[in-house]
Amino acid sequence: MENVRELFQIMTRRFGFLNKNCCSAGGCDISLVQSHILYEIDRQHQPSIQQVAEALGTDITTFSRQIQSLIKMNLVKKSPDPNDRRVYVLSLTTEGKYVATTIDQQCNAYLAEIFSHMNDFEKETVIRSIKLLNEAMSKSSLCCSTPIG
Amino acid sequence: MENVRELFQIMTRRFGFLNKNCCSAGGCDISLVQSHILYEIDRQHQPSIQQVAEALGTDITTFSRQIQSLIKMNLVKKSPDPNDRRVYVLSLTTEGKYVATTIDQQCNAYLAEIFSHMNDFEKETVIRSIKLLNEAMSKSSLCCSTPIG
DNA sequence: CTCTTATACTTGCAATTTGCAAATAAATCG
DNA sequence: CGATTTATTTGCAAATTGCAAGTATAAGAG
Repeated sequence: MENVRELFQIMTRRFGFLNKNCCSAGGCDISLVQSHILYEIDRQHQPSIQQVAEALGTDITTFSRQIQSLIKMNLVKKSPDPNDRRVYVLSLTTEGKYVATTIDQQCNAYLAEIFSHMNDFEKETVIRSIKLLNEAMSKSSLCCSTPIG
Repeated sequence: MENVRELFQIMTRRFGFLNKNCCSAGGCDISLVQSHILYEIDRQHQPSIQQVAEALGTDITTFSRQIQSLIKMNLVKKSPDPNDRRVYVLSLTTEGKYVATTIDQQCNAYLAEIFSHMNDFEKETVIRSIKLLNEAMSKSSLCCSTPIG
């Protein structure tokens, strides 16, 4: 088998660049990390701080401060969980939702451009492959989860 | 088309975790960034500092200091380029080569474990798909290159 | 050849980001 | 109720970052 890691490494690096290129929306520049946070809050349903931190594999203290920044920027809202008063539930503000959506559209536009270099069959194959990969990775609890988790 | 970005985002995040889990070799712990640098120096043939920095999309001043750390750790060697005395050529020390190789093996072992959840056909399809993706991404100069480059 | 410009790399900051240890606050368990 | 666990926040101190400015070499113009 050829060097599979090489293939992954190059691909994820390129996708990382793509993400970095999609970090502003309507005059609002955010960092790559912040973009990931907005994405994850948007994806999960009213997640707690802990949940998002774990999903992204960041230290929770670091994450707590990142959230504080995003709240100051008026992109994220933090509401106390009525069921457990230790917990704060995160959600996007209208502005945050707008930024997240815009970034998502930019990313998807870039991806569409990438796929335009393939025919329909190749494109379908690639998308199906990534789904397969994600399933396989989720089955493998050995790795691919947070470093210390 | 479903949300393709979602698929990519999850996959690359997981692969990022995998990489983070592969950051030590024989008692030598390095950071994720340092692991990427070793990987890239190993991959390129006697690259200059500039070349590696560009490949990884890091600011060159930051990168210069990262290299200094790796030299102190005795993992990287910096030799003046005889053809152009402004340039320093990077290479791995024996120890650096050992660390890079060990990390590479760990990553590939994890990947093999992931692929063990698939049959041979699926596995071949996935690998071929990633190659396709890499080709398509390299054709697309729109994105996927360094943010400011 | 000299002067200007361009290139490769390094250093001086200053801001940001990081994570560990410890603190607070609330839930849960015995 | 007291002890333990869990969720989040703060106090640091270290590491990482990037811009601006510096050094050193190369290349091009006159």
